[in-house]
Amino acid sequence: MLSDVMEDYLKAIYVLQTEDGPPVSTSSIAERVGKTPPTVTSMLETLEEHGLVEREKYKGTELTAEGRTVALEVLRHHRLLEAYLAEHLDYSWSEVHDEADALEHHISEEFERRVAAVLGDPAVDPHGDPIPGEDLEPPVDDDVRPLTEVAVGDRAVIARVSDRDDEELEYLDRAGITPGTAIEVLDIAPFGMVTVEVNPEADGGDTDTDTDAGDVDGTATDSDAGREQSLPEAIAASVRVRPVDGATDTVATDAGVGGA
Amino acid sequence: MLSDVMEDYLKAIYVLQTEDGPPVSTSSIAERVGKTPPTVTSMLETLEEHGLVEREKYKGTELTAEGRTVALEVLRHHRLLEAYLAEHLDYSWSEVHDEADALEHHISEEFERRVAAVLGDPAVDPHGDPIPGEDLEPPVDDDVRPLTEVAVGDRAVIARVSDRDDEELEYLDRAGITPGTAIEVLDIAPFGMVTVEVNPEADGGDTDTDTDAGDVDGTATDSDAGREQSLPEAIAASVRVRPVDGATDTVATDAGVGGA
DNA sequence: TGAGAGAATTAGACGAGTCTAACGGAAGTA
DNA sequence: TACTTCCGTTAGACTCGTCTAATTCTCTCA
Repeated sequence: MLSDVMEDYLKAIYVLQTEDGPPVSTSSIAERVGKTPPTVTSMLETLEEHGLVEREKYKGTELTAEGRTVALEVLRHHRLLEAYLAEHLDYSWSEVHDEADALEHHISEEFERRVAAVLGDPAVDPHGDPIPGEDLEPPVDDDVRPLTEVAVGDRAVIARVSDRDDEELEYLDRAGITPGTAIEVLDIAPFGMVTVEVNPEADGGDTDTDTDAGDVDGTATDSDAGREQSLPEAIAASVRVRPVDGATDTVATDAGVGGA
Repeated sequence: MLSDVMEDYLKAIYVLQTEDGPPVSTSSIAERVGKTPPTVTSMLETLEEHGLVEREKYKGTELTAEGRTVALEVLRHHRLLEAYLAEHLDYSWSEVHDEADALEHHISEEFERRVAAVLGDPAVDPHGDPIPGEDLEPPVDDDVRPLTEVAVGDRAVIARVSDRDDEELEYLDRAGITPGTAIEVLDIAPFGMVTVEVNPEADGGDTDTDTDAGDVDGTATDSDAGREQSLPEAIAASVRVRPVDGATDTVATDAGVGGA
């Protein structure tokens, strides 16, 4: 009923608005969906006519309640598919994104239900992104921040990684940086290079949180204990972590809810 | 690269040309894809420009080798998906068609390979339709004929049922007429009503053939032995059977390879 | 052989989604 | 306040896939 294209725009707006707060700019949408700004303007008019977004000309756009519901439905499809592909078709978590993008608009509600059922209604996908529930309420997600905003010496658990850049994902995978992994920040150098210890001796807190990703492909295990990894700023900024109890509360900017 | 729409036309032409032989008429394609004849004409021009069909104006259309390969690829996707949905997501064989139709254009080659692998490279889908191999050579399928063309008293095994009409499929499902089931034709009445015995005492031949569907949902089992079922002509004509050794060779018209 | 029926094609329009080029508004800076 | 720059919107065109209405072709049958 709504076209795939419309759904893609709504999904993009939802993610942008979760990351940076509403309203979102035409150009940021354009960049995310890979279209030109005039194209986006014209699509936003269409979406507005359908009651899915509200716009203030030259200012920005935000989703209506209805638009958000549609976006969450698509996101639920996407993330359930990612989880399913990783769990049942032997995909690694760095491979699932494109396949899920292609399928998310075309699965039925029945398919969604059955996939959710065989997965046991998972709370997060393999990248650590929260999967919206069947009620399509926006998932809340406190206390998650970019790795770049953790203080040196603090411990944290990887909450999620971006799902949009294959190379970056491969890099993180090799480094053992996967959702659910415990880390300690050893150093933050000039220009933002972050050095972490992967799986420091387990005394700093609980490695498994309530929204654990389930160690989908088994790449990083306790045998990685104590490895040191240095991450360029660009990559560290896209890694979200959940501080372990007792960690210093640092910079309190927007905590962000990246990924798609 | 080719659009979904083009793939749908090619698939339709393939099936029609398998059923009735080339060339296929514009109006039969129109009926199958649910579009008007002028729309079909214009799409056929496009497909011809792409080297996927050959046409003789006012006469008919047939696939080129390249067009056939594309059609077989789509058909392989469709039927693998049907098999997968039935086997791993608990769909009944009467439910899988629409879901497979929606997904067949959007799965990657990687997905195709993985699905085929976990299924163990099945030869047929849950409706009994042959699944083209990875080589995309046209599956050959001798000795299969409509149920209406079996002589009274002969035994046969259900080879396949149409996958396109939900009501009809439910009817057959309830009647225990599923791919792999043995039957004996008891009577063919005026107006084509066919009466069969489902699972006659097993001495007439092998119930499992080389291309067995694998009894996907377990609906019809040997406990149905001896049930009599009468099928209206319209339904019986869409059920394809493979005669059991020793059966009379009857009408030798086109044997057909229905389904999608 | 010619008329009529039925099928296919041509003609022309339209909506969706996209683009480039040109214009206009918003916001900071001199 | 006026300039400048960046961003967003408007204008206008294009492609794709579709439709309806009108035309043309093919084939059969008298």
